Amino acid sequence: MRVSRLMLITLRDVPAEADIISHQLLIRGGFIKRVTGGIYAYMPLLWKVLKKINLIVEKELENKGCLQTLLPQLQPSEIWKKSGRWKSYTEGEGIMFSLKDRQEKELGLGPTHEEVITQIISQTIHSYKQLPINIFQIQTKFRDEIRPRFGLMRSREFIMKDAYSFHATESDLQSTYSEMEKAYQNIFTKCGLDFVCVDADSGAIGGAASKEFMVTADSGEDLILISSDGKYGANQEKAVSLIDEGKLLEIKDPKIVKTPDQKTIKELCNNNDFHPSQIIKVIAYIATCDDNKKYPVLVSIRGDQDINDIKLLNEVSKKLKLSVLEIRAISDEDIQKQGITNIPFGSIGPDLSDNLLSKAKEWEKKFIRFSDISVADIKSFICGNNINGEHRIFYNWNLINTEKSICDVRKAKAGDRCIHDINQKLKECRGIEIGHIFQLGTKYSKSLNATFTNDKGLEEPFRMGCYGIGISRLAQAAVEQNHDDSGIIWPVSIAPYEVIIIIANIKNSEQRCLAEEIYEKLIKDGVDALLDDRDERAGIKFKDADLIGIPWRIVAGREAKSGLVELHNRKTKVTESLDLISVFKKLSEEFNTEKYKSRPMDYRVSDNC
RNA sequence: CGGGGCGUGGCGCAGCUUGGUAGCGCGGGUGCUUUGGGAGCACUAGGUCGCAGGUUCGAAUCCUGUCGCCCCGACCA
Repeated sequence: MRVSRLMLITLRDVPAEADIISHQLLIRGGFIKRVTGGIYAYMPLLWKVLKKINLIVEKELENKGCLQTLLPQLQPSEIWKKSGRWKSYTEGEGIMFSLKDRQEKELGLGPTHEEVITQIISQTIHSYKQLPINIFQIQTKFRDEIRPRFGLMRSREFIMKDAYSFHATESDLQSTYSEMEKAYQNIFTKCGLDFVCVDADSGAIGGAASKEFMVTADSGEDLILISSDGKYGANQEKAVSLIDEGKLLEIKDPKIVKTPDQKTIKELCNNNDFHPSQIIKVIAYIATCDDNKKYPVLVSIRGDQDINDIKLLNEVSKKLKLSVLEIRAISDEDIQKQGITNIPFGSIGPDLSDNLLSKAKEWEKKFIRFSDISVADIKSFICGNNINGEHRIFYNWNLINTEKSICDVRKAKAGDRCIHDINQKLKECRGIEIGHIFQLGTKYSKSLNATFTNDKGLEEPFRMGCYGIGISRLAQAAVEQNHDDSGIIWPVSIAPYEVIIIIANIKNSEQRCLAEEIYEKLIKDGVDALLDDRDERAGIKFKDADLIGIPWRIVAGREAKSGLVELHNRKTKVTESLDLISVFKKLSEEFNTEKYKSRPMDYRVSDNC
């Protein structure tokens, strides 16, 4: 391609709409153009990048026996009603765009395709002999994000690769799940990204196991915890860790201490020479479930630790066998609304009486009680006495008459010891989620009544997995991770072009001829080359080449008359003056290294074999 | 939805406090000079000042409403 025909419009000023560097660079380089809030046009340069990512993805998935398809974006409401997601996805803070056609039929614009694919598979696959099936598409997805931001990172229309697998057995699902994990490792490695694979909460989509692939970047929206040896990684929502013993409280005769106006752990410690780890902190939550009821929840945890709301939500959901829509700490305002006034905030103990809830207007009248593992085995502790301004000291669980229900609801944090090796500590970093794999189990097949006949002749629901990659987000994440003051530095495998040849002065025929010769040869050799043939000053061409991040630059300039050109590496900034033979030799060596193997071009070659 | 900010040529911004009919830089066009890191000079085109009301002799500027965008939070297969 010639730059004179590339529609290359670069901006010198940082656009006001963009906040993070990758978003700014994509706009300045002319890769994306905003059409309206959270909706972007992928301009020709970015489309080339996206196609290269797609090729890498398609090839790796094909290697795993995955079939490619293209499913409709407009979907009937019925299947979403069957799976039970229509209401929560379209009402309130739901993310699905929905509409009615002229027949008043309700339709949704697909944010994901579990329903559609499950219906199709259930209509076409009937026997265990036809399983497993692993099928994927690369499609535009729609989500009415509450707050779109950061360009392609969180947009309302975006490109995603989503795959769905169907199995006769749990173990077959698990084997595909781990094959997909490997495929994802290959894909992201080939895209030239620095990433980690971490344990994740499966969230609203449901299911058992789930892992996220995160591109590490300070601007990432997720907090992840990783062990120093790299063997353990998890989203903070899911992370587990070991905590230290804390400062043990001696065992003495239990007694009650007056603690007037001491409501926080800090105030208690400052006034009484306690250590936070000696105190059992009890927090009251209110959980709203999909049966439209509100359940009060009481959680006990060691005073120096924090509660992980996601873990808590999952525990409540498990215990009630209901889906929890929202969970949050009870506020003064809440209890006033309920007409309850006597909850002794600051002095609550694990055995706070259910009687306090008897007057509640909307809430259930009984606390659901949990105790975090951190308090399970404390032999002597301090806790609230359920009366304002009073705490109990030197107490133990035998003296507290209540249900314990031990579970892990503690928020793991940087500095905690790791569960796989107590000598390793967790450190935290931020990540951009570019891939997520799930073992769904039978959640969708059951609700959509998708069954097959097993080898005993009995009908049973499919075991399902689903696997996503945010293609357009990945492209931006690559920029977030690969740039310098001058612009983008694309990894070779996904760069819009691999080499740019600059004619320093278009009016100089020696330079022009030399550049044309190189360009033709590279194109013939299958290199994705760009020729900057514009009648512009050399400086402009250099700036543009740096900004749009082409990995290699060849300049036909001053030394053209002696047959020499300049070869420059965008990333290392190394520049060499070489004759044509040496340039081709050097480039082919470079492209034959590992980097070359990940070039999409290479896939086309191997396809023909 | 809560909090904050902003809407003025294609892009980045000033002007608004104190009303008098719009300006700067970049970008575009033409010409001359320049020619390896976003050139110089001259000329030139391009704006119902987001939109709708209101106040006023007169509104980009003041008032009311409305729409849109950006940031923080809640939320997030």
